[in-house]
Amino acid sequence: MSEAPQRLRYRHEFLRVARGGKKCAMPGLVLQVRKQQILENKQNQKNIRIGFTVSKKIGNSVTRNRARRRLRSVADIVMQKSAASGNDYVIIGRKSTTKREFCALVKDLENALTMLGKARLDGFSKNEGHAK
RNA sequence: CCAGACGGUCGGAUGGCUGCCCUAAGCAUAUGGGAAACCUGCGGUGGGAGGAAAGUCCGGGCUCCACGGGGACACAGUGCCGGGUAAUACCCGGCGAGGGCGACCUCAGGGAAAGUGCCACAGAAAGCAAACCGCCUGUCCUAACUUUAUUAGGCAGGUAAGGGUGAAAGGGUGCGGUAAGAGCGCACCGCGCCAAUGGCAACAUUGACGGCAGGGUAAACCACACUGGGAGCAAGACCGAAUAGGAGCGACAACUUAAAUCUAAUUUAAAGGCACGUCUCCGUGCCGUCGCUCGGGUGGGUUGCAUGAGGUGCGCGGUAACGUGCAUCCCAGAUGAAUAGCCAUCCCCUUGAAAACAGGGACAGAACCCGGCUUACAGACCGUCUGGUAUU
RNA sequence: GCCGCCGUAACUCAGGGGUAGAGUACUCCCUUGGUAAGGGAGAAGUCGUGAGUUCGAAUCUCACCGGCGGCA
Repeated sequence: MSEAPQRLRYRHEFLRVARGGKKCAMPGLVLQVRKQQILENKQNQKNIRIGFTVSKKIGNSVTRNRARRRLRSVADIVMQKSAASGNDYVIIGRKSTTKREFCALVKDLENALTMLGKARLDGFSKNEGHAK
């Protein structure tokens, strides 16, 4: 269990992911992905990093805490097997996060990952095309 | 049984599996991250949100700064009395005023006779009282009238009963009295003042006197009494890249006056400005630009950081708040921030005649720590008391 | 976490105890061949919410609600 994912901690990291990454909205959550910076070490690049964002629009601090905990347990289940290494992920809570069933949240995250995986491949091919 | 008042307790319960945060004994001082400081391993004992954790409205502990010395002023807060407390604007017990049939509740509840201000509109008059409509008197004048009487108007007075305005019009009710009236007199009530008694006191009771003076507003200024230095754990301490800023040295530029030197530059003194709430007396510190050197220090890490005005039980003192003695317990410490997911049984609520099924579980998340206040809150339980109804 | 500031017409703001105002915007009329500008008239307000003080509160006091800013 030593491969517990690192957490994003600072505002600029979140802003970097939100600005330059891909985004996918599902009924229970919103997922953002961006590849990590190349300046980091190789060992660091193996890890995936996850951040959670639950804004004040969702509710008071109790409901915000609850939403973040559910998102974290969902990420614990899903990310280890199906997340691509070397990426930064940001999961954003929505108003339905506290009410939605847990299995549905898991499926939401899996679907978002597959969608963004395809999107990322497409983006890479496009970038290469531009480079050429 | 119904309706209600007050006080207190709880804030869904139990179990299983997979995970999270802190942590004791023990094992390793190796690996990894980092520039460094420092963090990190294995292991798993024990523990893991609240009555309001909230609002940040008060009071403290703790930390740093000012802590030069006064004096005057200012600012802010509190305001019946006594007690409790580390302290309070909190709590307890009394007193007074108001509300309720009652249990009981509410009260920024001192001074308006130190002074100043304000009281719009309406109204005659809104503050050393006054006289609009009225009422009354006249041996005054005019008119009606033969005269008296009477009536109307004017003039000169008296009056504060009645009307009207207003939130408020300078005691209230009744009787006497009078030309009409009036504390003018009397009784009761209110008010003021004096004395006695009771009480630590606020105050209460009684008696005598006064003869109504002193409208309201101090959550208007204010006077009186008391209290208060400022900031806050993003306080502070320690370890530590770069940059900016600081100190020393050198160079340059500017300057109000005086003295020293022929001038410049420099030095000294005074003056000026800024800082310590303001002023004053003294006292202290500082006063532009560029280059070099030095120690310090932000982002980062460690600490502050959880044994405390602590909880629980019993006894004693006290009407109570509370104090005190003994025993016992250790009970969250994160820093993008720890309680989640699934399952089972029970409890409660909703839909419903009932069962089953289904859905749901109030308000709400510690961030240095305590004592209060205020605000939010589904429901459940306990105790004391009041009013009504019924029965005995 | 701590410390401050502000809520008044659709918008920007005055008013700091006595009938709540200004500018822009809106509606109607005049002017013009028509529009703009200009002139005239009008409508639009729980003064953030609730208590209290006062005869009387947008104003004074207290408690809430909402918004904004500062401190590493």
